[in-house]
Amino acid sequence: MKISYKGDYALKTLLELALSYNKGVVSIHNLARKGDIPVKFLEQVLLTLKRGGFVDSKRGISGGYFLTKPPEKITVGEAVRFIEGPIEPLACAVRDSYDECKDFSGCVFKELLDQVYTATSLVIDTATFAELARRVNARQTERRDCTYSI
Amino acid sequence: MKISYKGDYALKTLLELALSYNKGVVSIHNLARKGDIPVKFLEQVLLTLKRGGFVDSKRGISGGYFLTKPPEKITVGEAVRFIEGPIEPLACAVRDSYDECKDFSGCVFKELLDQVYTATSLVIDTATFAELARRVNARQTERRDCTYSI
DNA sequence: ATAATCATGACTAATATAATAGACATTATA
DNA sequence: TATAATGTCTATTATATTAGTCATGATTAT
Repeated sequence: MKISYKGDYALKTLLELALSYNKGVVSIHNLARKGDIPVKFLEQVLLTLKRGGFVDSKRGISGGYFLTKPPEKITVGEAVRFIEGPIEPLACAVRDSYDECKDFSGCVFKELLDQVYTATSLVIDTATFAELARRVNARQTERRDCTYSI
Repeated sequence: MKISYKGDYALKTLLELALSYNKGVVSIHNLARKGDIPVKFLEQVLLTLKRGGFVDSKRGISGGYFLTKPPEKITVGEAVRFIEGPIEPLACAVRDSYDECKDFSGCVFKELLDQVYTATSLVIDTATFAELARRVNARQTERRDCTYSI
């Protein structure tokens, strides 16, 4: 699995919206500023997330984006898979396409990379944005000297 | 982690050489045929592996490639890291560069993706080519109706 | 009305990936 | 020692992906 900028931006944005869940909409502009993301690129990411059913928007002045589901019901895995596509390390190891490949040496690598896939899935499919938001809040009250920039 | 064609070819080739360890050299042509790899591309991969110290070669007629170390001493992780570069899912999560990023939301993702990295490493760094070769041999004696093609 | 906001498609530049082409070097062996 | 089979090396090409930018249109709170 590799996270592209698009995926990184999507994750950051979903987390930001999770932090604002039930507190009204957040404008693209604010999301871009918070995440240090180019506005026009973020527009694309948000439209993708909207088509994926992760977020919805309110148009016009005082419009913005919001999560369609409570953060407890959105996992990092869902988001990553939706944005990045299949996360299997090898194309031929993608689930439900096993029969295709009859290569001996391929098979032993597929076994191995399937273990990688399983271990990865365990981590990202059990992490929800609610939990991530909780951690962020915990840290902010701790008041570490962190600023908001990459 | 994502395995490119180059990485895939490198892994296949190292496994093939592991199967022939202590049985003389294997020519590029044979390696290409066995792995269904474009010959000229495989040349590059082999040169890379040679520069990385994984294989060595004998030139001239009846020349070819061979492993420089016993397959027990070569892990899949070493090979993947050498060919593909850092396998961390996020560039900013690469080990020893933690201090750089002070982004809050980034931090919680880094924690998570570090778990992915650790789980992945556990799998690929403990798998040796000797073990993979053993499995291939075990299957070939089982005589499943597998042919050598992707 | 109008300003702020979301919506969309076309376009571009940079980079990485996957492969191809061709000249050159080495060496077993007939 | 000629030669054919092999490895070595550099350069080039084609394609895909990534990370954006640009221009324009649609919606709506005020």
